[in-house]
Amino acid sequence: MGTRDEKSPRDKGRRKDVVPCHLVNDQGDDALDAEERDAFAQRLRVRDRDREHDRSRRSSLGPSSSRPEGSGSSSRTSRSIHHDSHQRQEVTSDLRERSRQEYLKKREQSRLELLEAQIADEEMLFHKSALTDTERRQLEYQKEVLRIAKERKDINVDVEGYVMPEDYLTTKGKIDRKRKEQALYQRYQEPKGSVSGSGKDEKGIGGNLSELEQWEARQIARTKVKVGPQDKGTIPDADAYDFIIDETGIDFVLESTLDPATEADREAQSLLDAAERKQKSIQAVRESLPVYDYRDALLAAIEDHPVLIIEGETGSGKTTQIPQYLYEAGYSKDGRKIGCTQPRRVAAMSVAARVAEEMRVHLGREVGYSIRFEDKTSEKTVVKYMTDGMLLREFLTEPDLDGYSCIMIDEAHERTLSTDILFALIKDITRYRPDLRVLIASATMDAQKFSSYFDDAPIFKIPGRPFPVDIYYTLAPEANYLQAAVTTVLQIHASQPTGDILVFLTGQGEIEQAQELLRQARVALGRRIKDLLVCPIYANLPSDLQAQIFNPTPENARKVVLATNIAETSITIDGIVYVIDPGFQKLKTFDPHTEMESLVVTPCSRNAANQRAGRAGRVGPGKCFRLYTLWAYENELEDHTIPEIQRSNLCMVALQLMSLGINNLVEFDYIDPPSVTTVQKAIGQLYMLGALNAKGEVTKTGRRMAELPLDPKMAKALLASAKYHCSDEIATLCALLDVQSALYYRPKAEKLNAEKAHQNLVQPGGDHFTLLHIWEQWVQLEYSESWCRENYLQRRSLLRATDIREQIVRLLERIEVPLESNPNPADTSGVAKAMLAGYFSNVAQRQRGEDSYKLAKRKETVLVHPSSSLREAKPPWVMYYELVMTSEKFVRVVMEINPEWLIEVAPHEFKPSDIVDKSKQKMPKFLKKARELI
DNA sequence: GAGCACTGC
Repeated sequence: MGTRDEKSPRDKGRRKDVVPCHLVNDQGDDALDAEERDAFAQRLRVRDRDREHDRSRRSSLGPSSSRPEGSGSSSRTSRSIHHDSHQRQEVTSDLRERSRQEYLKKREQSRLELLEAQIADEEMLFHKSALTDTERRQLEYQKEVLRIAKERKDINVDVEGYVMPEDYLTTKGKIDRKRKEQALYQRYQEPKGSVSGSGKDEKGIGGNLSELEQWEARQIARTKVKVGPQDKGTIPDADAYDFIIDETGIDFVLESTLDPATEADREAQSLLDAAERKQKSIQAVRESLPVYDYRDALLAAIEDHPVLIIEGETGSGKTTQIPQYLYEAGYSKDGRKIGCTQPRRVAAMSVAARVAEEMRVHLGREVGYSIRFEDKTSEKTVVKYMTDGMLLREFLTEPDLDGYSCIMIDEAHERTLSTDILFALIKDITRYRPDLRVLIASATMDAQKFSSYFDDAPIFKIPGRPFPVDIYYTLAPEANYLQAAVTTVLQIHASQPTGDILVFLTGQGEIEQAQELLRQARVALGRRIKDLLVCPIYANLPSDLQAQIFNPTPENARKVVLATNIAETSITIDGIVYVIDPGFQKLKTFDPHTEMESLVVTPCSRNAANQRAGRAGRVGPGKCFRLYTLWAYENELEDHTIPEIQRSNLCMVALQLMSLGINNLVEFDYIDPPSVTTVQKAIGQLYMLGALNAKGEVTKTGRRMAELPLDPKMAKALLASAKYHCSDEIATLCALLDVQSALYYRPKAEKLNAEKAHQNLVQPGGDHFTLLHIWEQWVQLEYSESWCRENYLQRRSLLRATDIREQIVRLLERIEVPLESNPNPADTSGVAKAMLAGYFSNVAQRQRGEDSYKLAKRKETVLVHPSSSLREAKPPWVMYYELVMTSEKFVRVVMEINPEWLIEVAPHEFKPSDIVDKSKQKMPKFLKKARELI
């Protein structure tokens, strides 16, 4: 498993002096700890094996459950944990339990509908005659399960007879305030299916998907559609494609009504025909892709070279076709998989769906995908798409990737943090696994760099088929690019033929400004111009507003999409003919010296500029207007955006790598190495958190922390929560802090209302407790959409937090922490101490007579961010979640603490002399005098 | 009294 033993080939890099001497302190008996750590790893192995058995049993019975939170084993375990802490549970309100029940009820409903849809799907796509005996049996089984479940459920649907009205008294005779409030809040509840009238059946599957799932479904639909229309003009038998659409025409219905006796047969036959035609058209599309002509040459090259760089533009078909070629060539014969990584979840899902369709198999069987919160694979899976982060996680359990015969790293040019780490790990593996085939797929500009990194691996070029894009530059630099962009929009609108416009701006603020400018211009120009439909798109925009960019452009109007760089890679908008590129983007940077993150507007790279221009050539020839000069493009822009690994805090990555037995992180074989300071800071932090011992070895604590998909500070807080019996609250905080930045929604136009609503959510003690309060409301009001809207909270973020929380709660068992709620909710010090156990280095003390704070460990002055509820209260000591540099150095998400807790939770870092209340010390007279003079 | 681009586990 994760921890490699002394024989590991990577141990050659083991260094003794990774931890700076001044950090060395007594962390207990290292040998004993190492023993415990290995014992822990052993237990994980056993549990993983059990789970694997469990999974195989489940998947052989029925459809694999993508989110197993309600499945037998995990809920059983959490129940027993509840039982252990029975005493404490009694004291806490039963509310949490009730919400959980309600949640499970909802979940059950959605599972049922999913099963129903799956059955319908199966019957439609693979009509009975096309099924094998086993598959037929399975289908029957599923149907039976559905029938029984429905029957059972119907018993509860309409309760007849007398029902005791609920009161608000608890078992102890006190008024349950929360329950009462819940009754008051009833109006917030979503209209149920039955309210709308004709019953729950009409809802269909869409009705029960979460907003997040719907969004992902829409995204998938977009990506899938792309393949069709784009190729339509270029392939000879594009007509075959139209034929399917005609298939739903009225002829079919008429004919079948004429002869009702054979209706079923006819239907079966026509479905079969349709499937056949579809298969033929799929084949035609496959053969029309540029990569098809290179199939044999490509396979030969892969055979000959363990590492191959594949250079191909989008639309060449490399992502969908190459794994299929490998499968056809027998790379999965020995039971090993073909893996393909993607930087984004939506891409992994949609590509897998497409490939399953092309290979005519069920998604999740031979072809599957694996992303966070969702593993749609089975033992049968031989072609597996996944996110790059997921493969990185797999390394922890399978460090030699033994289950794979071939790995393709797709979109390598995007250089995500995970991709970069994967490069190094995979390069290492190829040394002792000569049978493993590695493919690095990238856009044109970067292939050479990858080749030299992988010991001059050959480059295989596949031409793309993008439409030509004419590029225009300004003659002189533009002083105000926002104004220039707006002017260009109007210019295009007035002078160019139809086609939508895409403008790249840096953020929400700019987009809102541009929206306003365009509105004003439209008013000023009046009827002289045709209508202009302005659509903003950025990640933090609520989903329903995001969806608007996909609405078709009305006649006599032109759509203008104002986008951040979300439109550069993540979202593809059809119909874009013109791109306006001011040449800027916001980029996150990390300063290892101050451990501060900041988001700065920087000129984008030539790479990014070309990517942006390419967005104009997806449906036909396009035009790109760059709001800078050709000279600037050639001389001022960087070649590439600085890779993420050089702009990130590497604390989490460092723990992951060290858990793999890679101890010398400074000399690790990065394709672009991060700064030595960043690596040292990361290691130093891990040491302070107790994840490493004085020898720089991973401790048992560290090994447990590495299992969590959390920042090490957060992971440590979660481990510490066991001591304070509040893992429940800390798990919630893990989830909410993760989405915290996209939680509050504040559009410019409704600024005051939004702020007022956010103010109403504030709780005493600090922002963390406000977050916990938001979570309670969210669960109590059953994930209400209207409640989110009224409180200007992003439902998408809360849904994501719900997923994260579920995952964390599941992992608690794995890291051997019992799930417990704070036994005394009135006393929040346990929650605070647990958080402090991870965030003790994020502590600041108020400076006497000032509004500002001084960091406890560094002589640095910071301010509490104005969005914090403690901005006014200004307590003497605070703990913060993050430190950001914007117009000032701000600490964000702040909690009031008692400095004495520091000595309790981090005695190795804080001594009593560190926490003396300086504001109560007398100021020497001469200093006082001096101050007055200034 | 500020202003959060985008991913991922």
